[in-house]
Amino acid sequence: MSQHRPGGLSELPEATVARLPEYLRALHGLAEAGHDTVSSEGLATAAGVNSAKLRKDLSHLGSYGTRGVGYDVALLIEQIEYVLGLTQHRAVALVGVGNLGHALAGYAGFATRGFRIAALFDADPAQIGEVISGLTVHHIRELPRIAAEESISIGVIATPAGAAQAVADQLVAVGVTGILNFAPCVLSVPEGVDVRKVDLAIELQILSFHEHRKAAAGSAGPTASLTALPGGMAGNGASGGNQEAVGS
Amino acid sequence: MSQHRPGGLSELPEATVARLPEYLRALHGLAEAGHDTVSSEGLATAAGVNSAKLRKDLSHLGSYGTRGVGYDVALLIEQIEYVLGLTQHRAVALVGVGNLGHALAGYAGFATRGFRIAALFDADPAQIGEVISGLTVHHIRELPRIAAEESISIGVIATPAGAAQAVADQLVAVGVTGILNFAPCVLSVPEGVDVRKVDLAIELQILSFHEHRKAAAGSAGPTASLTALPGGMAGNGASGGNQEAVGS
DNA sequence: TGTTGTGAACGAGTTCACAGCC
DNA sequence: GGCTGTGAACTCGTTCACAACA
Repeated sequence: MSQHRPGGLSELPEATVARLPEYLRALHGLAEAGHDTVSSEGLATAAGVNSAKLRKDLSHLGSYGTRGVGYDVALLIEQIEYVLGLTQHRAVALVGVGNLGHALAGYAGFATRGFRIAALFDADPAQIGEVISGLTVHHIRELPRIAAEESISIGVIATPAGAAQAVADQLVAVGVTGILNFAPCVLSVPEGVDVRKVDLAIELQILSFHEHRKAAAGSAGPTASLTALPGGMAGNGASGGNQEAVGS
Repeated sequence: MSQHRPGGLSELPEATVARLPEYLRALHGLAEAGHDTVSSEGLATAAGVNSAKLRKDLSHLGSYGTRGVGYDVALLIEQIEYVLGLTQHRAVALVGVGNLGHALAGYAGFATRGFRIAALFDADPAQIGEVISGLTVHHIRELPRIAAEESISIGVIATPAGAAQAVADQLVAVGVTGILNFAPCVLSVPEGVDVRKVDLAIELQILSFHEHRKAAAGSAGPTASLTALPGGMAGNGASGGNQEAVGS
């Protein structure tokens, strides 16, 4: 009962949305391994979360599990892909073909997980015309024309920080409403445009903090919390199947 | 009063820790621009958060602000770098020099923000001996020797997913207690080891969900929430200074 | 019996609003 | 007057524990 209406996309908690892709990856692994059905416990383990959280997450989709049995793997894949909007392979524009841009352009994982890199852009004349993974690098001034032709809805910024805001402005101007930003800076965008940020150095700095904390625990701080490192985010569970490669 | 003891590293909320690097980046920008002091409002804007959150975050460090004036930029940089453990430049091992690994090896941002890539590893014989950004690629079997020599405490995994768990096991075996994982899979590690994960496809899938949601809003779902896209994470604030480049 | 779906308790994180201080 | 530091209210997310059900 209370069949959660599968139209209420706006009601999905953000934290749940962030985990759905992980469930999807785990489900694909299970499907390849020949499982038709999986319990919340099994899927949770494969995805690296606990089963209560997984069940609550799935219940938000109006879930399709069977008590006493589990979830139908194929059906759940279909459901999650629908919710994430992956049924239409979205066209992505990648701006900045430096070191990181090259790697992203060649990353097979995008194609296999619902995306198509539709065009590459840069501002450096030396790069224009170069072909990377079958795609030609265009000058950023061609963005309006190509964005329209290819129906670009998502942009990836892999430029130096100094150029990122200008690029974001141009992306927004051609109608892009989702941006993945690899440049280490804050972007200012109009309401209605989503920005997600990935900063490699920040991730390392967070790890560094935990290293520092662990080291400090040895030197007996005044607070006697000498227990074995509370709150460690040690993942558990079987490491899932072999998804596609990250590197070469 | 109640001078929060700056030894209580364990008491910092995780969410605060995750934002400190962003504050640090903003502070460096302000310092370069010649500011000696900054208000919570100013720093918050530069870092893309609101000022109440910033003040609460800083208060956890036992903060060094002056009422009516603001924060001393240089002092705050020093404090945050200390807390994050960046005063000692940590040695990082990078495993997997494929597409992404190459980009990471050449990423100047690591060096400028407190880290030193001390060694590169791969399992592919074709890659061994190659020199990337001044570093030679070693066979993964040399990890124990080099990890000891270089005092490696953090490992970065940029291998295909199928190899990631084995690499993680080897890193843990040589005493690494912090891992940044770019492979799209769940890692299983012992307690006391921190794993952070960056999955590029997942970020795009989250953006895709929001695109889908925005598009669905047009087709008038039964729930009459036709307001202008609630919960968009539009960043605001000046885009900070030019930090180092991400790309080439 | 085994497993899902979910109300209820709990905890973490954010925002508010203002006292305290320069 | 202006700005920080913080208790208190509130929101969001997680975990528990169990009723509903195949």
